[in-house]
Amino acid sequence: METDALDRLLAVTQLLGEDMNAMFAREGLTPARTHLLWEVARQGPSTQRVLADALSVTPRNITGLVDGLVASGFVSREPHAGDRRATLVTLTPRGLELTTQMQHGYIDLAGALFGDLPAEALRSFTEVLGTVLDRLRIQIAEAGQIAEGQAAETGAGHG
Amino acid sequence: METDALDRLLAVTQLLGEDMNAMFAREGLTPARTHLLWEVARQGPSTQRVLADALSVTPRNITGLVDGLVASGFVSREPHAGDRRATLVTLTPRGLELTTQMQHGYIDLAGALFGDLPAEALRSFTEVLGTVLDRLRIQIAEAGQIAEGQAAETGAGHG
DNA sequence: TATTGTTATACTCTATAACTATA
DNA sequence: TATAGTTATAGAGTATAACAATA
Repeated sequence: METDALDRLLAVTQLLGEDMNAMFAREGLTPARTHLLWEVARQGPSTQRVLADALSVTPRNITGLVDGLVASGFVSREPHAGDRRATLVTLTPRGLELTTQMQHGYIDLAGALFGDLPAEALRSFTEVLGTVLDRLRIQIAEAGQIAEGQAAETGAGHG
Repeated sequence: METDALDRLLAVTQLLGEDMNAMFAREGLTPARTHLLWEVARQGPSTQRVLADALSVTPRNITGLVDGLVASGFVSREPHAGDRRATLVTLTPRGLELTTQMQHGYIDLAGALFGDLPAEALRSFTEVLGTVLDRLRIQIAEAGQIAEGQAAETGAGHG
C-alpha cells in the first residue's frame, strides 16, 4: 500500500520533470538553458558566478549555457559596473516575454491542478507533502551515509 | 495557496529524481545505466530492441549503456536461442545482488516515508495524488497543443 | 593572492544515418 | 524486404585543469 503512493509520486515526478521541459523546448531552449533563464527572470541581472552557485554547476558550464541563450536572443551579456571581470547576464525583451509567458503557464497549471479541489483535500495534500519532503531529506541523508560506509568497507574487497 | 503545493511537489521531484540516483551512483553506475539495469531486473533477460522500447530510447543508445554495464560486471550479453541476430541482456550474480539491494532500499524508503503516517492522511494523500496525476496528464496534453498552435502562428513572424 | 570567466579536454546521454548479419 | 545490433558522427550537459584579466 505504501509503494502505491510512492509509485504515483514517481509518475508525477516523471511528468513534471520531463514533459514540462518539453513544453517549452523550442527555439533553441533546452532544459538547462530554461533553468538558467528562469533563474535570471527571478533574480534579475546576475553574474555568471552567482548563476553557477544558483544552479549548482561549474562556472564553465554557465559559459556554455549563456552562449546558447545569447545565440537564440533570450539574454545578453552586459558589463558589470564596478567589476570589469564580471558580466551581468540580462534578459532581452524577447527573454522577458518568454519568461512572463512561462510564469503565466506555471500559475495556470497550478490553478488547473489544484484550483477546484475541495479545500480540505488540498490542505491535507499540502500538509502531508511537506511531511514527506522532510522525511525524504532525512532518508536521503542517511542513505548517503550508509552508501559511503559501504563504499569504504568494500572498496578494496571485490575487484 | 495552490502554488505552495506545487512548489513542494517540485521540490520532492528534485530530490527523488536527482538524489535517489546519486544514492546508487557508484562503481560505474549512472542514472541511465541504473534505469536499464532496473528494467532487466523487472523483466528478466531481454533483447536490446525490447529494452530500447521500454526506455523510449534508440537501439544505438542501448548498445552504449549495455557496454557500460558489461564493463562494470552487472550484466552480460547472452545468445538468443532462436534468433542469432539478437542478444539477451542478462543480470550477472553481481547485478542480481545490486538490484536486490535496490529493491530493498525502495521498499524501505516507502515504509520509512509512509509507514507510520496516520492511515487517513496516507489515504487522502494517495487519492489526491492520483487525481493530480490524471489532471497533470490532461494539462500537459493541452499545453502541447497550444504550444504547437503558437509555433505554427508565430513561426515566420518574429525572427 | 584571490576571483571571474574563458579555453582545452573528457565523459555521459541522446539522436540520425549507414552498414552487417540474420530473419 | 525487414529486423537486431553495430559503427560513424553530432550535439547537449556535465566536470577538472590551466590560463588571462582584473580585483
